[in-house]
Amino acid sequence: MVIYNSLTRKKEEFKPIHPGKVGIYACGPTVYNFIHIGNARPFITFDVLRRQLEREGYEVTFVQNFTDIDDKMIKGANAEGISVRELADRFIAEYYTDAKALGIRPATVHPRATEHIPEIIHIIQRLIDNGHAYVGKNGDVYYRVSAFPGYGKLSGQRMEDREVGASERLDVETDKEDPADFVVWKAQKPGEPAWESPWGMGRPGWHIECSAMSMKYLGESFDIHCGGKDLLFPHHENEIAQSEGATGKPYVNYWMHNGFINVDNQKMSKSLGNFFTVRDIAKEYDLEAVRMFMLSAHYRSPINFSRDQIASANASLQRLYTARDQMLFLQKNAQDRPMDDAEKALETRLSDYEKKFDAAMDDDLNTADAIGAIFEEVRDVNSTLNDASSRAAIDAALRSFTGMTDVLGLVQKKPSGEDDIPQEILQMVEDRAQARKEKNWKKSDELRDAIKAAGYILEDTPKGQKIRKAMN
RNA sequence: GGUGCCAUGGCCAAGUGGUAAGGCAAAGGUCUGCAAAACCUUCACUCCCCAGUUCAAAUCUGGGUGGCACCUCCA
Repeated sequence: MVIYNSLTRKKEEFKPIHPGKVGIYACGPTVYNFIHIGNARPFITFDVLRRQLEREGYEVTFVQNFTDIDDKMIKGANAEGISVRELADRFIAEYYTDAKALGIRPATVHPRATEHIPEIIHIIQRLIDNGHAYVGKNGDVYYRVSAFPGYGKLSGQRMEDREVGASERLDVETDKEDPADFVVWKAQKPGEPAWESPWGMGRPGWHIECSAMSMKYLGESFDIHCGGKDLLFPHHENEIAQSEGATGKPYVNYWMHNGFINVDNQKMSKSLGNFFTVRDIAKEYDLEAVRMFMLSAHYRSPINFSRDQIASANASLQRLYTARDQMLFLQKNAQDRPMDDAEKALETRLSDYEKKFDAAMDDDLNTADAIGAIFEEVRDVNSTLNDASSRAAIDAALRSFTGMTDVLGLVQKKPSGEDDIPQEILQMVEDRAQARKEKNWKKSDELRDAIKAAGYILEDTPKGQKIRKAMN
């Protein structure tokens, strides 16, 4: 697998530290609110990365944290008059709800920052001991950027070129040795949650959490670290500084960063107020359409969000569902005989589509190209298979199709069997069949419209009428 | 000021030297009682502009124009 590595700024062949195993750390949400669809992009992207690596036979340890203590958490908890812990618990639960609907599998481990305070303190102590951090007068602990020569290697930011902006001015109150130094431990302020530490009561800085939790579960050096592009600086740069400053070992071999989701070509962000939560979109669309939308472009490109785009993605998804359901339907009535020549030719083509798919996925997760291969296969299968096809051919097509869609986490809903259809709808279908037999077209049309209005789609198939639930 | 990214048909989008995937939308057709689905056909002699390199460029180089992001919490 080839991965574009933000650290080296080029595509590289992926080589795991431990043969056959991959350790991945993905920066997770700060759980002070519902996730918005911009948050959803990395979760979906790197869920696909994990699935593809597993398809290639790797044993993947996937760690995604919850940031459950920081300024936003404290502010949010105060606003609602609940504890930080309660706020965190609530939105962690909401995260899982949204993630499931988006087809995102739970990580191997979902560590919470507040449950790793000892690990965080341990790293800070190591940094202080070896001169990479120092304690300020009021009990804040700062990272000493000047003591880490590699600072800036990820972001390409040289300290002297940085814009002298708000942050420096705001920092005049602190007792940092250098404006570039950043806080790894914040001394407690009145009313804030705090933990005991060798430097007094306080709480961890944001960057140190990820260093501590990633190394705890993946080791001091691990394979892949991912997150949104905006985390490159300062978050990931600081993680490298902290981790390598503490251990003296390379922290991460491959850094992957996804591009943004824009609205009207502008970054979606809470501060601009132009964001959509996943929960909002779920009211209008099946969230699998959101997943389709995200995967229809390369993960590093910016994409523009709009309802039209989601609707378009939903329409393409429907094509895949229809294709799958048709294959399942044919499978039930398939002929038990060996494949004929035309079917053998199809089998060869199936394997070609899969090769194209895998090559695309292998090339830095080119999901857009990979999806193209699936659609090519769908058209081929639709025009080749029919109710006279052999079971072997239908099975092969279905296997090939689901093999690819499973990697993308698409077309994951079970086919709507008759079990899922309410009895009254089934009765209407039956009544309609009867009406048609009696040539009672008026009644037939009325029933057809009623079925449609109830959210179900009637389809003619080679074997008769079929009913299924409409997706949207 | 520093750093980086992008510009492909009505919309989205892949394609990084060999003659423009795929999806959505649209139009015509086959099938069909109507519809739905499916299939067939049509839909970029052209990839922001200009110059250059090359037998060959959407793809490389230089210049220009336009757009975006990071350098501050942010996926």
